[in-house]
Amino acid sequence: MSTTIRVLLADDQALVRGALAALLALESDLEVVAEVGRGDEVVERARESRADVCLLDIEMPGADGITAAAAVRDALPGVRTLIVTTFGRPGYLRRALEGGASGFVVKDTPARQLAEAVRRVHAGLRVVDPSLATESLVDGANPLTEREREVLTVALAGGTVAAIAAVVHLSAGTVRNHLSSAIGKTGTSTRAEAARVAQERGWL
Amino acid sequence: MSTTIRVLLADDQALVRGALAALLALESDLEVVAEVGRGDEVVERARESRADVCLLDIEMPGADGITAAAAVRDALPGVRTLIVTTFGRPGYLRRALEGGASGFVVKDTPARQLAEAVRRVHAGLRVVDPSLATESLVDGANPLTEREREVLTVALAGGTVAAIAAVVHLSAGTVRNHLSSAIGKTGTSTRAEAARVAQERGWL
DNA sequence: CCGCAGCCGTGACACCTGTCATGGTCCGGT
DNA sequence: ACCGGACCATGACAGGTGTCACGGCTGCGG
Repeated sequence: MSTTIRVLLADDQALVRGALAALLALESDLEVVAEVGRGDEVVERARESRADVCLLDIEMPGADGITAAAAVRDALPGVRTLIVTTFGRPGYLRRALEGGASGFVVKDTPARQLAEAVRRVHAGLRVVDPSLATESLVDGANPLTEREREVLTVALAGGTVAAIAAVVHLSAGTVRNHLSSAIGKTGTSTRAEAARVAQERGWL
Repeated sequence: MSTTIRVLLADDQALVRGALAALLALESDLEVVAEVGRGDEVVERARESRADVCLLDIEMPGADGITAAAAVRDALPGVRTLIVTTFGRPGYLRRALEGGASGFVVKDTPARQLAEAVRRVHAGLRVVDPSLATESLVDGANPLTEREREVLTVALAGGTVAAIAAVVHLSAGTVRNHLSSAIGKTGTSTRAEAARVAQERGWL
């Protein structure tokens, strides 16, 4: 048991990564032992740097923070993960916790609280931003079915039904049915709106 | 002429704001004298804190970084502004420089270079991320007309033509004409796609 | 076995969209 | 005065879109 907590930083923006490192360096009991810019390098670097806690952003190339957290849980059981992201997407929170993350913090929180969150996570506690916890319960689970998610994700690009159908290897009519169902579940009236709403709620 | 450069930080995410402050505090010749979370508070706080350089994020409530930079130029002629944002949108760069910003840096750049950029801007030089400069010249100016921009911005939400027409106080037919024109200029085939592309290029 | 839910597909229908032609107004430049 | 360009509007048309009804398929639990 070392007296300092070894932290791994994962964020695709080098500037924020360096800035967070500078911020955590102010705390005497924390030590940033690795910095990563891609989600698929987290496990490897966490192992070789013997990190205790992984600070993961959600938006990253290679693999997003949620799948990275799941990978860490499977490969390195003793290591805790703390998701830190830009805005509170309820679906993200739910999936993150199911995927094995120990904490979920928004970038809106005061800087001082980050170090405290790291300590709590390292102690084995769950840290969840209170502003998100309630919001997440209100929205509940993702009502979208697997295919609806897939179709909606492609629909985000904005192409026509025929284009979507070609990508997902389905009939154009079936795509329209899935889209119609998704539109109903999101309470919208066009597929562009449905895709946007679903994206906002973290249903994709 | 004080020996230290007085810096104002503007970013809506408290965590990055604090982290950037910690990062800049490592430099002995820089001093963070103010932190702001909204774009419309920049001028006021810059004046009362007698800042030399304003570090502005683009996405902020109240007013975005570009209009904030323009406001600073008009109200406080001696103060330099440096835009720092997530990803390089060519249109943003152009508008930022036209609006009076002295520099444009991406959050992807190494952390060490930020302090150097602040010094350069303070010295009266223009700092532009080299990866964006070329890209910006390739794309050229924004081909969209004023109304097309307005209509496309509303179309981003994904509503129907009638809904858009109601918001911008135009006839539904006129809205369709503007959308059609924008679709042509973006080389797309649906308004959702056009809105997405225009957004990516910073044309909105 | 049966019912049920999710998935895939077809067909039909009303409506919305994207495109084009046409015509009008209001500028700013020649 | 003339022209060009941006703006607004209307009408018409082909094609895309959203909705619904229907059928068939699979897998799961009663």
